[in-house]
Amino acid sequence: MGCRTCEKPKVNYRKGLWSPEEDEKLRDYMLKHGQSCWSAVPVKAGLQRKGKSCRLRWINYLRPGLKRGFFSQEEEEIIMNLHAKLGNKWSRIAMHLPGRTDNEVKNYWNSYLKKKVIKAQGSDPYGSATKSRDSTNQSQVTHAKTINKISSSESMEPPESSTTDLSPSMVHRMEFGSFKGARQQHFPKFFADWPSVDQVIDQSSGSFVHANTPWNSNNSNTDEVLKPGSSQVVADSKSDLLGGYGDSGIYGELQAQFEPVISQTTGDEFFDLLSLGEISVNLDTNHDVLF
DNA sequence: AACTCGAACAACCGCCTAACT
DNA sequence: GAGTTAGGCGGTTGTTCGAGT
Repeated sequence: MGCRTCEKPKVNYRKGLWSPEEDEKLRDYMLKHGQSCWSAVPVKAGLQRKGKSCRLRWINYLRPGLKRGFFSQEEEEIIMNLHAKLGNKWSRIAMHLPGRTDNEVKNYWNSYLKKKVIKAQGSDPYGSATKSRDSTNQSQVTHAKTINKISSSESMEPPESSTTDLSPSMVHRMEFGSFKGARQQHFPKFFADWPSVDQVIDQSSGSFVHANTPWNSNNSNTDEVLKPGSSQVVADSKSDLLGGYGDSGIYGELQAQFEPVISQTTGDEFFDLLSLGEISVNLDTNHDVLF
């Protein structure tokens, strides 16, 4: 994997949270050039970050197709079952959860599921997923409060008072979807540019469908491509644009959807295409998918 | 109002593996 | 085959928040 083409100057690497500007630069670069040599990305994208950091940011937060927010009960069960079988193989577990990253699964496990399992141990270790979701509900109530608080303003614009009160990182969180609770209902504009996984996966039929998106406007039918659950992992191709999402099947399909457009347009055109608001027209705010 | 504490999660670090010279 | 480097993965830490006192 040695990449001799990646001559990189010594840089004072930035650390910590990513600013919106940095995210924009990285996303812009990735959309135009796709995934290639990570160590070259920060230089070419004009970022003072390590390639590794860029990779992580892209994979965990910026790449298309990411699902954020609450884990469904089904997802919880999948995680618990797979963890029982695989242990802390987060990337492998995440493969079975389209739109989830290993980091997200790991965090969810460490912050919540582990305790739940420990608590349940002695009675019904992993079968407890269908048990009471008390703590979950409590957590969700807490989140719901936050959501209500924020949605009371019922605007994508942050309240004026908060705009001035918020720290840069806070503003960043609200804008980029990591603000606790708020992200459940207020899709950051940034991610709203992307099609929803729910547009791709028909939740009622549980089948993979062609998204009715600008790059697929001729294909608004609901052709089944793959089935939900673990069987979704049907493709094994590595995706360039989607940052290795090929592992998760659905993203191989997504890539297949993207590729014709990518090949027909320049990077700028592709970028502009994705910025069209109509992509998110059908976005159901109950769906916790951010694009 | 101020402080403390636990939860949540973003990001970094270190190790391992694979690709390349 | 050995050395180097990038990418991937899992563990851990740091930051920020809301809730409780």
